[in-house]
Amino acid sequence: MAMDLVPKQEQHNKEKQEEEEEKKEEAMILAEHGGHQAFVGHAGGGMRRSEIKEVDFFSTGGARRRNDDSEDDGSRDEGARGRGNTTVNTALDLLTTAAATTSVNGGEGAAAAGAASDHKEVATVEGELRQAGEENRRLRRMLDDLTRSYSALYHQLIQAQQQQASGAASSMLPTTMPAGVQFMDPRMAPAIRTAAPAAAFDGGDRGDSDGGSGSGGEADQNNGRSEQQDGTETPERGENAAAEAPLRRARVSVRARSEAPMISDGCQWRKYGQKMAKGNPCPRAYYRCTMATGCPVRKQVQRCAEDKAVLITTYEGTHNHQLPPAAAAMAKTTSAAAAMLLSGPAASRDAAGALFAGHHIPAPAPLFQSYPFASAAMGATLSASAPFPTITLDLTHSPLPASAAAAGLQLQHHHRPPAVVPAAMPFPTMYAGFPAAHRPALPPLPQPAAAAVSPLGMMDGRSRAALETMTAAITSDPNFTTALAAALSTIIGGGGAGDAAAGDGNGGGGTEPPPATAAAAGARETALHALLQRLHDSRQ
DNA sequence: CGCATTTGACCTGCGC
DNA sequence: GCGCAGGTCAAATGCG
Repeated sequence: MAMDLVPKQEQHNKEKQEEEEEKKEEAMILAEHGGHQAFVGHAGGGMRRSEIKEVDFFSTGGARRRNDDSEDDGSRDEGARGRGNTTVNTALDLLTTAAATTSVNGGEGAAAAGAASDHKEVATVEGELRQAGEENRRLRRMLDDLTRSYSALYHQLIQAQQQQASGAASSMLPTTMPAGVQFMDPRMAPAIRTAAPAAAFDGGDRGDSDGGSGSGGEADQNNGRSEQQDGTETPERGENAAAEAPLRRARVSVRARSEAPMISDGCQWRKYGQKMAKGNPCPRAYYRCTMATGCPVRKQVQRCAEDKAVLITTYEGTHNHQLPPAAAAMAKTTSAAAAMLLSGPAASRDAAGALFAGHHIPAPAPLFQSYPFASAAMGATLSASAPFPTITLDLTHSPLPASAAAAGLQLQHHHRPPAVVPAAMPFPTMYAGFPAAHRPALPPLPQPAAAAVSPLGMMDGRSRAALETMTAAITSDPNFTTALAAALSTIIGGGGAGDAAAGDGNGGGGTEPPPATAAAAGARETALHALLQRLHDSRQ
């Protein structure tokens, strides 16, 4: 019996070894295709990684997402592994012991019966193990197929784009540019290239550069201003200055209906200025985060010129302190959006923002570019109002065409007013929650081509995981959830309460809405996810 | 008195 | 160089 078991254990170990190798291979695949590998904690060099760090200002969420990815790519596979290993190991150990005992005791009847039973159990376990192994391989094949499909599609996109852009668009960045080296603002590139370890948006990072005075703002200059306020300069601040600069300048604008003067996002803010902005009768208020001394995060609050019921809150920078859960949720959401923006293909270097802070900013007409990366689970508007790239999460959406709405899962690419097309285009959510730099540098995509691609249909496991992450981030915040739920209900059911609810949800202002219970949040998340899933399925 | 807000001045970048 | 606009500073003011 022991003789039988030994080879089996060897076999098991061999399988285990194979699984380890498979794990490694999977990691490599992910590294090649998804760019996920350097998500957190990797200190590798190279521009791609640099950018990864740059955008990794929600590392916590990122880490979680990473896990989600694993689970998604092979959740059952992982689970099977775990179960298989544990069970088999235990069984084998026990059997080994039993066998030894049997041998020592000279084969008592009871022991023999037990051994027979154990043998049966081993057989069962082996069967399970084989099944797990097969499933593992099957999942791996699926993953390979997906990655292959993605690569093929990606190359097609590149080719299509190159053909389209061959005539003009000399200003576009090369589509062969590796992910993570394309920036909205060329000035960002140097800073990001020398990026220090990422600053986590929701705590643990070292927000440093302050400045952001709107001037081309070199990091050290910004830092200098920050030092004026802080009075001190820590080495970390100096080191991270370059890394922080782009994050500081990447902006996330949230549009929500609210009567309150300011949405409540869980943070403490101090107003430090107010200014009349051109083209908007409503003043723009400037706030600075006061939850920690020297926190570089600022936000601008302004009412939309077109619709005064819409409050536009623009966040800039990363917190250098821990955040309360509600604020962390918001931070995750906005940082994910900012990450999306920062890693956006070349983007916004030329793409200009028509919509920022609720007013139009006249500027030279840019090339129209659309980018096939995702939006959050809400209308997301990319813009690059000079000199800051900005992404707007619009929670005030009115009903959208079913095809485009996708429950708000569309990315609107607004461009400066002179640009003819204020395109609202559905596009893949597949990268929505991804750490920015881990997405492949998808090329600017001509709109027809973009429209031809089924966004959600392209979703693979990681995309789903990303979506889940975004969903979780959004739904974990009562304010956002309410607004989002309202938006979704408006879109899907044509319900009239959407806007009002959104306004209420976001218009915390002085009166914070009662915190949602975990169960309620979970239910919302589940519902939202089910909805997204349904939309996804319907698109396939 | 301490803290937050207000508000005019100032700085910087950009376009003409 | 000048004017404009965005952004920030800091003294003045208000409030609990």
